[in-house]
Amino acid sequence: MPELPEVEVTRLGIESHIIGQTIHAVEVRQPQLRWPVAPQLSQLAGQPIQAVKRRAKYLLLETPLGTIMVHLGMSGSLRVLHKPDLPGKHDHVDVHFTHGLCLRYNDPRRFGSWLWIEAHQTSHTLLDQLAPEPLSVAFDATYLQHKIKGRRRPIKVCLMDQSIVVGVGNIYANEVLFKTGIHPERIASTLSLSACQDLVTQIKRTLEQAIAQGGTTLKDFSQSDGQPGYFAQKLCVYGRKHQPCLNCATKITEFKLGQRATFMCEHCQV
DNA sequence: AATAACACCTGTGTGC
DNA sequence: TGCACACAGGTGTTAT
Repeated sequence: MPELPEVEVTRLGIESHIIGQTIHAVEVRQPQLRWPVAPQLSQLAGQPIQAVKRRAKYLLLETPLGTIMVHLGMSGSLRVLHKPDLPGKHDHVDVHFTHGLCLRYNDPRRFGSWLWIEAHQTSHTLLDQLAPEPLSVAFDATYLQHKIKGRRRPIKVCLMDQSIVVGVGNIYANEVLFKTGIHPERIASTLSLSACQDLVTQIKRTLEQAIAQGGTTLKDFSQSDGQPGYFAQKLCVYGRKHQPCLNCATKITEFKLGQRATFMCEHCQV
């Protein structure tokens, strides 16, 4: 579910509530997520949240003892509760704070994760392999072209490869390729520097707009206050099979590319 | 080394 | 109404 905008919207939503708050207890009802929930989380009583950061699609909750590393997987979401009600079926983790606040993690498909980085550890193997942030200056046309040099895979697959650029998932890959007029199956290495520049520009623009709109809510994503994101109304191709292209009215087509639903305009994307 | 397929899990929608 | 099946925002692992 959550791509970079949804994770960033979540970060923005929880940051002001939990920063400086002291953990009372971490309650784990379902430890079996993508990986077992880190056992260290049960020993965090008394630890204050010093910072709430994001790296790629990971949320990083920093404490003096170490960092909680949360990934939302396909269906995860975090909510801030001022008075926690009874947990629902897929409410797997609660972080209780000393003043009564609760950070609640819900994840029906359980593809998400709650991992732990010791304070003295520099990083984590899952973070080490990650490409630059798409919204950073390091992610530019020269970088992208260099990174896809010699790659024979379709450009859409490359855009979703977290070792090339992080944070772009299936929805935004489809959108960006439409906006740049590039066919999703275009072999990556055949793209010119100019095309790479277009991609970089549109990736940054699209992700920023989506963050500003509160992310994309298709079914179960919600912001940390329970409100949906509104970027779904701005989607040009994703989920619009058989509907008219916003540029030329040609019907949007859908097909599978690397196991993922791919939407495009056959007329506008070459 | 690069690429493709598979795995994890639950809920929902579709077609018979 | 019930059932079988396909599919869903991600990504590490395994196979080719």
